[in-house]
Amino acid sequence: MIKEIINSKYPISKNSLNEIESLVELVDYGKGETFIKKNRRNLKEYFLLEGVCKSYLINPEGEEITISFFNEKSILSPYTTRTQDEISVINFQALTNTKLATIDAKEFERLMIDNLEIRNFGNTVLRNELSQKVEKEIGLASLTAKERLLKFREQFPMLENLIPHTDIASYLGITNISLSRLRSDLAR
Amino acid sequence: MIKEIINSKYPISKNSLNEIESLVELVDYGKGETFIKKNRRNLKEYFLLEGVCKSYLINPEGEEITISFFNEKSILSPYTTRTQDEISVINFQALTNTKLATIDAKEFERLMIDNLEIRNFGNTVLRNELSQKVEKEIGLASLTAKERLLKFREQFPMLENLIPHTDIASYLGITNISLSRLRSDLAR
DNA sequence: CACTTCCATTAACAAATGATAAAATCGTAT
DNA sequence: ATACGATTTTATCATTTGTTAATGGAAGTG
Repeated sequence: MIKEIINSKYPISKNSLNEIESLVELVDYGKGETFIKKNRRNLKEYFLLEGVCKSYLINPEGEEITISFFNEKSILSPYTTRTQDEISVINFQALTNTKLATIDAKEFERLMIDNLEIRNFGNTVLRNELSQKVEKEIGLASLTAKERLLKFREQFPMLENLIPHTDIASYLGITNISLSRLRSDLAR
Repeated sequence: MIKEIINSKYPISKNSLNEIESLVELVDYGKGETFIKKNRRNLKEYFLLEGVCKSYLINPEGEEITISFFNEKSILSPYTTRTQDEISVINFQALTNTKLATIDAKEFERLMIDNLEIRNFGNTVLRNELSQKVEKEIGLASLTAKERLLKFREQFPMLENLIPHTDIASYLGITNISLSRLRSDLAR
């Protein structure tokens, strides 16, 4: 399962794969559980085996802002990009019941240093993280809300019927009322 | 000069600094020059010593979308985050005459592998890149255009009188006409 | 079953932003 | 100084999005 996820990003040899798999631990989280908390210590990398997650922040008005969604069989944002001095700078929540594989981030860093394949894999994940952000940024800056919704549907086909629309609305940068309007608009 | 820039992000020892400085080459680019071109080979890391730059992309409508601005004495987006298979995925342009220090990206990667301080420095730059994107994303998703303009002014105090407003407007996700309205609004 | 709570939808109005066109301003070259 | 071209501002109208409030439905609870 992890093999499948890794190979979908950057294929690596059987050996390298074994190095990673020897470090893996499995964890389950229930629907609604926030398993990476902002301002709390966290030292893990995550593979999302089953279920759906989001990352989010609280804005100055106290509202939850969805930053990203994560589909089944994907990799959550790399440790380096969401952690400062071993303290998380963002929240991750299970939107459904989930199964995750975790690796100690320091041990994975060591693997990246020692093993070129794993390093390339890690850097690919990193770059993908960035380019997704750039793409979302471009969307927010230059698409209408309707276009952003259509793009969201392509990227996360099942989510609209699975999770609260409030989460989707804040991801799209609109109110949930606007989202509802767009939905009925697109339905006819 | 490079010392100053590095230490402002993540202070490192004299030794590590020398390792970096031994690899540096200086380059100048004139106002308007696009010195990293999308779909072109690029293998460098960049320190911006003097002048101002932007990164940008062309959207499907053929319009330039400004992704980020870079102030004097800062570090441009790390190689890994803007490059795939040694080919750039984004453009960088000098908005004024600029002086840059460059390092071969592969050699810098080697330094990161061999030297813990430099690795920490590199990862800090990477994380900063990400968190700036997240912050901008939140801004686009949950602030009004007027609030985004005010934030832009805090972050880039001189830019509004220095570069074409079209560049700023696309960065803020509005038309240049809206930008003009907001300017006159805020002026009274 | 009645009741609550949470979400999603709808309506009506206000505010913000976009599109188009026309005027004003600025910098630069002649 | 003048003229040109590019940029910025202003004006007008259309569209999109936000705000507030009311309504309806689904799921869970006593």
